[in-house]
Amino acid sequence: MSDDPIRPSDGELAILRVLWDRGPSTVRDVHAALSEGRDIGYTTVLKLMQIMVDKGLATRDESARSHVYRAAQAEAPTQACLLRDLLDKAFEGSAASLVLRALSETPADPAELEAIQATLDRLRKERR
Amino acid sequence: MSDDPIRPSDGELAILRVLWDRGPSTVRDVHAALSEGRDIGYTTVLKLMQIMVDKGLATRDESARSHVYRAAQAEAPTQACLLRDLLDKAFEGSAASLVLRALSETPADPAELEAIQATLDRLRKERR
DNA sequence: AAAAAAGTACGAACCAGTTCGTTGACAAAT
DNA sequence: ATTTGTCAACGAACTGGTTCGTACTTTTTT
Repeated sequence: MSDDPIRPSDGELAILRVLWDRGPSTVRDVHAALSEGRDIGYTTVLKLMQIMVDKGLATRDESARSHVYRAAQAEAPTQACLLRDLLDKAFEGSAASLVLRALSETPADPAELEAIQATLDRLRKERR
Repeated sequence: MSDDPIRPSDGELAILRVLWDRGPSTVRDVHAALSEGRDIGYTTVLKLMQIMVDKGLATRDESARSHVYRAAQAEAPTQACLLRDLLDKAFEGSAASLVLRALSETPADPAELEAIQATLDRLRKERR
């Protein structure tokens, strides 16, 4: 039952981002979105999306001629999965040191700091 | 002059971790360390470390018969580099959302939370 | 009806990273 | 002196991911 999220490759992640953003989309849609940022062929995107269905990263509705693809897993658990991977590979599994690194290496915006503070407070409460 | 850290691959990162941990080491040392965790051939490690020298991820002292390798970049900037990469690929560049995800998805230990709180306070002060 | 456009499927090439066997140099042990 | 062990170097195979050309099918346009 425990359906662990599958870790997407870079290309797959780029496509997932579009699907999360736009919702169910055709290859054409996704290709258009990705083309904004870089040169990429239509069939490249198509192939990638087909592979994603095979892997279980996406599902598709084939009832229309233009198949409609959906992300098979939500953004949050996917991010968590990628984060855990980096955690294990580069931070000896310590989330705190990852967070510290992230905080001290990136310019922080006050509103964001507040959001983090709120989460921190919440976690402290839950601890008791 | 700004010598941006090079992003290591997974295998390279595993080796860097050993070098950061143990300090300057021979291939034999690194191989021994990695063998603790998983099966890996000696020449595999050797080859990887040679490649790392080519790429500038490591340096080596060839004066002795057993060459001695050193990490060419420190741990912190390398972590920052990997973090930035993930940030761009999976969090639309928002460090805050990465931090939030990391905090809410991993069991937090009170001491770690305090460390994070301290950094947060420091950042807030610097803001002014 | 024919031509053009839009779509899927699929194989092939290619790239980076990983893995390891083999070779040859040198050193240590017998 | 010979054998045995340790080391670096290198090439080759393999893997996962990416990219795209080509072929084929179904619509849409003319």
